[in-house]
Amino acid sequence: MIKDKGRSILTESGLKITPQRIAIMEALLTIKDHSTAEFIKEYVTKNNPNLATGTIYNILEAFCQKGIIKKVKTEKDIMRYDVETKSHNHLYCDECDYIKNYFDEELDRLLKDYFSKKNLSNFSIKEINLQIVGNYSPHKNN
Amino acid sequence: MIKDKGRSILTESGLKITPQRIAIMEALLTIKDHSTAEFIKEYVTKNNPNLATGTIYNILEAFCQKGIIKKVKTEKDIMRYDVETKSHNHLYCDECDYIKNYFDEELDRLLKDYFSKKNLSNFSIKEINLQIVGNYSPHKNN
DNA sequence: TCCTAAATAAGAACTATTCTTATATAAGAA
DNA sequence: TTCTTATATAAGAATAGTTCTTATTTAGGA
Ligand SMILES: [Mn+2]
Ligand SMILES: [Mn+2]
Ligand SMILES: [Zn+2]
Ligand SMILES: [Zn+2]
Repeated sequence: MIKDKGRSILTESGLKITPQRIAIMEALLTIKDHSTAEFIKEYVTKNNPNLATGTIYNILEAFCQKGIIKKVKTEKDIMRYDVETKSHNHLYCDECDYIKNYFDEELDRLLKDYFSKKNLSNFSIKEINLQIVGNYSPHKNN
Repeated sequence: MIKDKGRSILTESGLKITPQRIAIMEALLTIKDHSTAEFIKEYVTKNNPNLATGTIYNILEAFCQKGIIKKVKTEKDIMRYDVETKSHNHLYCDECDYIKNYFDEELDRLLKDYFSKKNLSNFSIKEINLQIVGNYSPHKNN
């Protein structure tokens, strides 16, 4: 059950287990996609009508700190949150706000090898984000 | 002279030549780095104290439309503007807000070849942004 | 059960950016 | 050159996603 999965992720993280955190964890795991705080709020307030907006941001920030989720920048000024933990990059559609996951180990290896070979002076790489911007034909909301 | 260069870029673009646009063009070419609207405002209001904030955003947007400059996303919610037209990627320092240009034709070719080989279904690539996040030792402001 | 550091609710505050509207002006036409 | 008008600008209000403040609640250890 998805609620149990969320709860165990919380336990492993060492965060206090609260109804609000369980609800948001459940929302993230159910929605899967790159949710906005606003969308998560709509989802969780069905069952938790008093869950405050600030609490949602606090909790999402706490999850990020623990590495449970990651922030994803968008073209607009809206933060999105990614619950996918496997290494991947993103296809950004420039006609709508849809962001599709792009998994490819070959690409990951290619970049990793490239930069270990290059050895940038005075810069230690922690993360490489590849944004593939273009047009994704079968939109989500068609 | 840098003002003449700015003026000729404006002429080529087909935009009306106004003192405000010349001033911002000059600021962009002088500052070079990935300026914020705020920083550009500080720069231009030395000589043009009445230049309105909204005008700066309007003009920067117009320059983007014409392809004179490009928007660069940052970790914070502040837009930055890039006057560098040669193809390049960015090194993001996660300790400060410094963004360094990274030019490498080999990398560009590598990615171009990779994606033309892959041929993503239902997605036409317009642009690939590689964000290299890490720690850049000799900070600008040390 | 009790205690307390941590979490939450509610809503005000913040801030980069956008919008509105009256005024000014660049640049083509006459 | 002067006239014309579509376009650009100044000033400041409005917006919106996010953060902050503070009183209250609560999870989880003692
Ligand atoms: Mn993702
Ligand atoms: Mn750049
Ligand atoms: Zn789309
Ligand atoms: Zn730095």
